[in-house]
Amino acid sequence: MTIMKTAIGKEHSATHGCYLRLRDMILTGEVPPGSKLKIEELRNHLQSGASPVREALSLLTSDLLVERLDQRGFRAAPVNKDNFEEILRLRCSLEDMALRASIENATEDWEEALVLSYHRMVRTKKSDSPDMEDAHKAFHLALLSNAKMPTLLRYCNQLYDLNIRYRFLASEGPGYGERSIAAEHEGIFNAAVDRDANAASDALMDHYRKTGRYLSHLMQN
Amino acid sequence: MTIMKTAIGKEHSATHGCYLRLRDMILTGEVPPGSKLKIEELRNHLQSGASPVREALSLLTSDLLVERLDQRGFRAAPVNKDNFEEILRLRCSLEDMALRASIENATEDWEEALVLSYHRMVRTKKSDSPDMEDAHKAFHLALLSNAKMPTLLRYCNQLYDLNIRYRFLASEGPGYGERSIAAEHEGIFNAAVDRDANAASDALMDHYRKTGRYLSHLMQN
DNA sequence: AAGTCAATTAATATCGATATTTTTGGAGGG
DNA sequence: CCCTCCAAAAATATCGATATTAATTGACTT
Repeated sequence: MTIMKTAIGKEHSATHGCYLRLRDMILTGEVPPGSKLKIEELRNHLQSGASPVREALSLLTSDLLVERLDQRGFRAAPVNKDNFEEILRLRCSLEDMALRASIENATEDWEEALVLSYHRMVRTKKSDSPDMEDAHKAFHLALLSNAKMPTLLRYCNQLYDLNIRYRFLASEGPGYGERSIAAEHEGIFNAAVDRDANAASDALMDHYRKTGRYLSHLMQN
Repeated sequence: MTIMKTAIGKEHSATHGCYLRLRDMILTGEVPPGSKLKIEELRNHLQSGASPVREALSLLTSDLLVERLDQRGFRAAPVNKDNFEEILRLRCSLEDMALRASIENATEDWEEALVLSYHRMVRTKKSDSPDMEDAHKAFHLALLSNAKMPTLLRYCNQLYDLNIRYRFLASEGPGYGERSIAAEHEGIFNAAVDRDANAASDALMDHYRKTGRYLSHLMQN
């Protein structure tokens, strides 16, 4: 199972292929949190040598999706409610900063890219396909992309992925829960296009906190 | 040249040894920003195989100290004023959050650890040794360590290191410039021990911004 | 003289094999 | 019956060698 269409296919290096594939396996829960990631098994499963697998795992360590245990190999990062709530909190704080910076630098090019990404998300929403994950992520990142703060965007990206993982784990699939998020997205979108930073930020924070409460509710601990 | 005492010596895996050594080389500027990191050279210089070197470089990629170029190997991350200013801004924002959370959770244990780290820093300040770098970093992290937000602390750690690098590059050495930072540190320390979050945060932000202005001034672009 | 293409050189990415280390399982002693 | 310690098994970490890919050089054409 792959959650994103772009994640598989025509990448050049074996390392990068392993990276994408492994990332996908961890985000979707195909590899359970905390479970050991044995090189030999992965080598087999990914049809690749040990070096690319190890390198991919090293890269995933920086994404906080894999942990390295001294001389005892790798394992999928564990999950817990505290971690989830920290991620939610960080997302709110960092994306608030990024969104405000993005709107501050608003240009027509950015606005048009935003319109496009919003349109694509709305169009693919009906289908629970990997496309939807791609489109949803693209929209959220388009909102922030104009901040001209590459490091901040990198963090937002990472946190977004960490959050996806909880969404998958909590719902046993790519669903977003019962409530309609379409209206929330529309609110964020309109405020951003209007270049109303306060309204956009409020809408975005509200969106995250609602999703957060919903997922938090589904977690035992 | 090694900037931190703890950074070299008795680590088990070759990978970790390479990681620490390479990190040190990049932070101190022994390896210039943007320069190519050739496996064969490093393999020689670090007395190690290619695998540990590659893995260490992969890990440093996550620390934003190394960049991976598609099929063209690795290079030390480039530097520029924009990046420096982004890091400064992120540090202010993230450390403000961490410091307030840390003070909010204040306990006697934390307070005592803070007192100790402050004392050690003051004691070693006179010497421009690697010990000073260690002690300075330990103090700053002790301030934040009680936040109970591991991911946030990780980011603060990363940003701290990225900032060290600019300090080294700008001053051609580990110096902190002319102005006395002792008073600033004392102010931060006292406010934190008094559990006055606003005063502590103000003092810390002021400290960073002053250091930032000083370094920014030394940079051409 | 400048640009382009091809052959050479150099460097990366990857594989297969090996040495080290950790984990496991069981025998012997308390 | 449980705990400890040692041997066997498994897994990791690392090395050396090779195939693949990018960079370079120099001759050739325009």
